[in-house]
Amino acid sequence: MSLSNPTQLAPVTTADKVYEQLLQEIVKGEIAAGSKISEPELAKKFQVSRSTLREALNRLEKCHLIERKANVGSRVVDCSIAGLIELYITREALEGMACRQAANNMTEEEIQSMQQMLKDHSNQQDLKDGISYYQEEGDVDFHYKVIMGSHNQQLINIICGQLYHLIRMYRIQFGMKSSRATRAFQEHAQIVQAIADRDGELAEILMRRHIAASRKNIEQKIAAQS
Amino acid sequence: MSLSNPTQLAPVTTADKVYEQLLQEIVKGEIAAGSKISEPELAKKFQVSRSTLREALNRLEKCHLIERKANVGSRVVDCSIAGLIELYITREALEGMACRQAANNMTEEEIQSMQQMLKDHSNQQDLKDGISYYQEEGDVDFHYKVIMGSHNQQLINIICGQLYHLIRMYRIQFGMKSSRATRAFQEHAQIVQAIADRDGELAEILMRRHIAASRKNIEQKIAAQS
DNA sequence: ATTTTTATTATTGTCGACAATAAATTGCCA
DNA sequence: TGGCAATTTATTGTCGACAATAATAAAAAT
Repeated sequence: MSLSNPTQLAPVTTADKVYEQLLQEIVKGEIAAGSKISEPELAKKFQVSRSTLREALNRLEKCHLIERKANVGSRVVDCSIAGLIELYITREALEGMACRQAANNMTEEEIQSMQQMLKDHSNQQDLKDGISYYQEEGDVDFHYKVIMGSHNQQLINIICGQLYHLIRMYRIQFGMKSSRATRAFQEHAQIVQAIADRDGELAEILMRRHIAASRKNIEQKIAAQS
Repeated sequence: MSLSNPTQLAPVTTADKVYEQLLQEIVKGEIAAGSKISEPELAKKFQVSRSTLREALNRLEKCHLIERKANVGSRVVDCSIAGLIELYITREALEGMACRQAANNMTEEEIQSMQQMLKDHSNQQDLKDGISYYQEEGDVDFHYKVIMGSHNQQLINIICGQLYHLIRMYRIQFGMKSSRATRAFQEHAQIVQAIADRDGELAEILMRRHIAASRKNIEQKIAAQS
């Protein structure tokens, strides 16, 4: 069960495989952000017809990783600071609401599972490599569980289906490793508590603050670089 | 400049035209919600190849109007009450944030234009047919201006590019004509005021209440029907 | 009669080729 | 020599046909 595949569908068709491969390469920057895409070239590279490549490109366009202009071609989206801020603002709105819904709709079992996960992370946090683990997968897992906990298919589709690919792309290409792991962990704990208390209003506020803090952290780090 | 085309791109390719045609037919229910889509049949109907039809289907999938399963086919999404509620909750989150951003980012010219529009609507509201006009286009125009006023491309894409097609579909197929036009108009006026005051926090709260009220109105109306 | 298996049909996925549009190059003229 | 126009080149959009998969119908067996 992965973020890129909330419905848990294994890639079955060849266009699926090409799509997943391209997804990784774009997210990791192996295909440069902002670069033009040559259909014949990529088709040859993957040993597939242009039709199936275009099928894959359509799915990439669906999650806003490439942009197409009629009779001109496709480009990989470019990573701008303004775009990153916009993304986090959108995320704040959507995940905030997802968190509120999670407080209303999660089952007791789901809540317990989330509490258990947090406990596991808390143990790993002492370890040096554990911290890096927490920053990467752990953070993603937590947010993922909250989103799924909303039981709102609309929110789930938008966040997991398109937003998170872009977020991963920015994370990797801007080399963002939050540097506030301990603080973030505490915030996660507060959020879980609010959800367990079925306090949707508070849960939303805390999640929004959590994401806004992350955004501000990035903003000032970037401001310092320039 | 239409909601379905926030980038103001005229349909140029034939797949574009097929897409727009299919979009209308699905939204209006001429192609029944939940029904299976036959690619050969539709291709013959539009006098195009299956390839270009599939291209059009891909765009419909992009705005979540149809769902595809590999090696099985496409279905039009079905309109459930639960789905409608989920949609309004998502809208509350996104348009709420858009409204906050609009208060921060709209130019003075944009704000004046919006105030002028509201004034025009207020005059038309006295007329009998004006009321119906306001309920339809007027409401859409107002929300549209707010969304564009956010100057957040991410929000704009999600709301205008996918959410609003679904909303229109539900509006038409469930026969929703809000029956609270006067009240809604007052709420619009309050929101514009908050934006003009550059009070993002208030603007978001008011927009969220506005949409939540609309949702609750629908919920109780549906509850009364059953 | 019911269920399982097999064969048939229909639908979707993939391919290579052609047509239409945009970009690049070349040639022409002021 | 610089800028504009025509031609060439390359890329995208569209098409029809074939292959692979799933749904359906028919046949056989229990």
